[in-house]
Amino acid sequence: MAQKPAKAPGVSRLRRNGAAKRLTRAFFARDVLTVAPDLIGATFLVDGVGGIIVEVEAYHHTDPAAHSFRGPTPRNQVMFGPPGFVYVYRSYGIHWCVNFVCEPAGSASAVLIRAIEPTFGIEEMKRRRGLEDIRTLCSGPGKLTEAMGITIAHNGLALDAQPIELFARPSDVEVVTGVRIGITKAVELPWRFGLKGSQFLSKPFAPSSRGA
DNA sequence: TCCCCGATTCCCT
DNA sequence: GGGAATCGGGGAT
Repeated sequence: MAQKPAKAPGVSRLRRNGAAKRLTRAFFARDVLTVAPDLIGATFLVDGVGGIIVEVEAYHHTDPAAHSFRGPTPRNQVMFGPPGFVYVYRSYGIHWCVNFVCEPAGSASAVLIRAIEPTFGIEEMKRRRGLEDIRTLCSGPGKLTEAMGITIAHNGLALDAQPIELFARPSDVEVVTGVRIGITKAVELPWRFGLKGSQFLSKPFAPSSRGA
C-alpha cells in the first residue's frame, strides 16, 4: 500500500510531446467570452486525472447571475484576482464547482467547467463516483469535481502549476452555443459553450432555431 | 441574528 | 417530471 498507483497510460506522452501545448496563465489573460469557447477541446487534469473539456459557461461581474455581481466577498475573492487561477465554491451545500479566472483582471470574470470527457485516470474517477457509466462520470459541474477530487482545498491554485495541468486542443473543434443552465437571472445570455456532438455533455444543446 | 435560496444531483413516482 | 438533501453566503430585520 506504500506503492503509488501507476500513472494513467498516455499522460507522460502528453506531458512530453510538443504536440500537446500547455496552457499558461497568458491563455487566461484574455476576455472571458474569448477564453470560454477556446477551452472546448482542451485537456484538464488534476494529479494526472481528468479529460477533455466539452462544456463550459462564462460569468462576469456585470452579469446578475455571477457570484461576483455584488462585489468581492471572502467566498469570491479569487474571482477578483489575476487571471489563470482556480475558483472553487460549494453548490447547494453538497457539491463543489470549479472555475477558471479570466480577464479583464479584477473584473471577476470566470469560466465554469461544466463537463469533461473522461480520458485519464478513468478507473480512479469511477471509484470516486461509485459509478461505472463513463458517459455520466463527469457530465455536470458537481460530477466532474467529485470524479477529479477537486474541493475547496484547490481554491486559489494556479492553473499552470502542479497539481493542475492544462493542454491546448490539438486541432480546431466545432463549438456550439446556448443559454446557461440552472440560473434564474440573465437567463437569455448565450454564454454556454459545448463541443458539437459530444456524448459527455450535462445536457444537450437545443437546436439553434428553437428554445430558451 | 434570522431567513431564504442557490452556477446540482439523485431518487422516487 | 417532481422533490429532497444540505449548508454557507448574503440580504433583510
